[in-house]
Amino acid sequence: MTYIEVIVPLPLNALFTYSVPEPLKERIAVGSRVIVPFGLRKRYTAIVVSLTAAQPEGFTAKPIEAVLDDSPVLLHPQLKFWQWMADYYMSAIGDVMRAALPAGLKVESETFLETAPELDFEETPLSAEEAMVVQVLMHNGRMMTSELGRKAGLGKDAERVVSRMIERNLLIVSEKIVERYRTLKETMVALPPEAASPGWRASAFAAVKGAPRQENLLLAAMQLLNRGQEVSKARLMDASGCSAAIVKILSDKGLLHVYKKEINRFHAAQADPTAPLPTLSASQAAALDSIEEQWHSRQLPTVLLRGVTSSGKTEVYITLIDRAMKRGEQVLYLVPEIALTTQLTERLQRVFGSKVVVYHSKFTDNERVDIWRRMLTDNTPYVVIGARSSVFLPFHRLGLAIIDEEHEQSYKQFDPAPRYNARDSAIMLASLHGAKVLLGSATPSVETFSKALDHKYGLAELTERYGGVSLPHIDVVDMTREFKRQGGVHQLIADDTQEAVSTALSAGNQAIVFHNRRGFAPMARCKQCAHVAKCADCDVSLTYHREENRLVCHYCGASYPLPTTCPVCHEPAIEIVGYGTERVEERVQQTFPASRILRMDLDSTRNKDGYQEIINNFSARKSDILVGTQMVTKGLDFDAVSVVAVLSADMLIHYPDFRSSERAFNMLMQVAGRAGRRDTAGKVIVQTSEPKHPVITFLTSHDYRGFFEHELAERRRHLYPPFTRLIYIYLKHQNEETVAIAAEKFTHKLIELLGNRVFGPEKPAVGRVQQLHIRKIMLKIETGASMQKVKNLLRTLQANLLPSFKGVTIHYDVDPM
DNA sequence: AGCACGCCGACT
DNA sequence: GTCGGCGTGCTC
Repeated sequence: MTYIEVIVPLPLNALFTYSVPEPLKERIAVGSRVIVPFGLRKRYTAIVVSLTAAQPEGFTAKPIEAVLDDSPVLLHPQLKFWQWMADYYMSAIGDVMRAALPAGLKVESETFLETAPELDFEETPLSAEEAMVVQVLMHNGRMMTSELGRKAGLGKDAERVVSRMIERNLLIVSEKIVERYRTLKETMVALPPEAASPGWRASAFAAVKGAPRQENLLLAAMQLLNRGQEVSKARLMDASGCSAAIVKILSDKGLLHVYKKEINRFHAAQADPTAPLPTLSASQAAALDSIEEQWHSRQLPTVLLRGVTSSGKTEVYITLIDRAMKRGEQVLYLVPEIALTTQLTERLQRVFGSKVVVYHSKFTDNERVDIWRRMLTDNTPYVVIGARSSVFLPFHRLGLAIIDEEHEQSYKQFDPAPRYNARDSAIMLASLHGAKVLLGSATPSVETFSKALDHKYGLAELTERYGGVSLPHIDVVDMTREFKRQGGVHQLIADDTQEAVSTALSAGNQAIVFHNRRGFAPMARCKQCAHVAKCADCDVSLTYHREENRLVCHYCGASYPLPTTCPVCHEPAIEIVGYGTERVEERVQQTFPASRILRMDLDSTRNKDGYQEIINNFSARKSDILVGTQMVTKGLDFDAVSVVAVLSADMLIHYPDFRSSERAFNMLMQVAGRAGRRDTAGKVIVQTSEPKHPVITFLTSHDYRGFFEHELAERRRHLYPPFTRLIYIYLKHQNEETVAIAAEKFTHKLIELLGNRVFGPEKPAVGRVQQLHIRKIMLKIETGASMQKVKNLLRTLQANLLPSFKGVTIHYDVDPM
């Protein structure tokens, strides 16, 4: 008998053993998908991890039900990569599987109800509700409980009524495997086979005589199609300017052959490359040589390219991608945000044509499956440009991984598990493939840059802006002084800022106003009793969104109507406090009444093309001022922007987190980089009440190195990365006291084992999310100590201690950001 | 994560 | 007395 160990897509940290019925045996391999029964009724798609002949002890293995593929859906070394990730980030291997495989590759069973077939319902006494259920089921066939409940008008009693009926054998439960993936069919048009015969054309035109639209369509079809060729109906309609009705007429007349064809959703850019490889400047060429020399001669597989904003890192990337592909290798090009991909994708497609594959979370699941499948079968060189999750794609032979903006926080997944960092994971993936890694950033993370200085990573630098554009001038407005000067009145937009924007606008340029908080106002407060509106499920104050006129929780997304009177003191004294982008937009409009304003934040870019639309409109200069959150800082090039205003740097600096300085500095450097492109040196205005803060002083002198040294000293003093590695331990429970006691106990035990490496427990800034109270314990493990030992210790402790705190859940955040 | 089993309070 | 609430433990 053959047995297999499989991964099940559940948050379970174990493999499960199944037996393989003889006929299925030969189709099984490591990395195949199989359908397994799990528990009393569920079935899941599982991934085969190993095959063995040894019968398991202690339980009887169930047989698998089906093998889904003739060849594995995972390629070496993906399973190893999954296992590394589960181990390193202390998450269940099942969670890794869930994150890695597109949903369309994970079939799952759903529970259906039907009436018992042998039963004569005329003879069976039924309550009114039961009779309704039977009638609905007889009429519509089998369905899920929820649907049945709805159709039978049972409301929340559905579960109860149904389970009674199941017990009495009136209903039977069946499981149906649900395949999520749907192939896409496209309507195609070709000329009919008889079009080959002489004289067909003439007779065809005769058949449409007197019908100009039909004639147009026929003509277009003939121009587009030679014999045996096909074109999509959409494209034909587009080319001819005819509607579907005309296509139908010609099809009915037998002049066009119209049919459906299954297509892979993966739309490779059809076009061949139109642009040559970039010509490198002297400094770019030098950086490129240096990178390759460090990879090959100095045996440093990971190299950091530090290049100031607009120093032309992309040209270096493109050249390296080209070289890798010419060696027959595949390339992974990671970018932090989908938002960044459009401009970049177009640029890469101009050089590499259809050899560019794009993958990110805004794709539908079917599209992702198509890409996955194509990658399984295609082992030719191509470059995948994608966000975080593209580290999971099945590469045949990865030769190069480029991680652009490597310092970006969005590479780290926070929720749900696995809480992985795509940058570090890509480095591991590359090493499993024996591939090279290039990290790129204008402001490398402190961890990465210190590794480069320690010669763990290679280092190459681009210190001049491409084409000699000078760095923007950065002005600081001291808001404390302004406050006094204005006689104790807080201004959102200081006079200097206003003037700079005015100057830019009257010179025909554009301006960006950066404010890192969305919504209209971050707080709704009672003037009378100072009561602040909070989320019912989370420990945060609610943000007022004026467009919907509602209060919204930015943690769980819940929304509430704006109360007219205070719920505590019942006075009609609710006021809206503070500024979000919506309110900033309003204020900017008041300040510059003649200007056209666009706003870009999570709310204004929610629909599919929202983001692109705003970018397009702003670059086409259909608007003068762009107000936005950090979204506006990401790698966008606007030629006419001469001023960038940061309304509150304080908000960035005072985030309660050891990384706040670094984050603030990076973000401000990036915003500053938006100002002044080709011919003009731009201007940046930073409003802050702490002009002497190191983040601000190093920013004004564009001094990354200085900031790095300063920050590194801070990190050394407070034992933060890169001098330690962090693990956050989160405990959660509905009851605050329970979680507090559990956290105390955990911390106590940890201190016994790890001494002064343990900090906490503390109630996090947001102490309750979605009805669960949270406690956080921090571990600082000195660099060089065995993380493996610490993790094993944590696992043992969890196994020994957690069962005594019923209902308390625990999760870990390794290398938090 | 489901899902079934099992042990205590509000009703016929 | 029963129903059904949710806490507890298992899934090859």
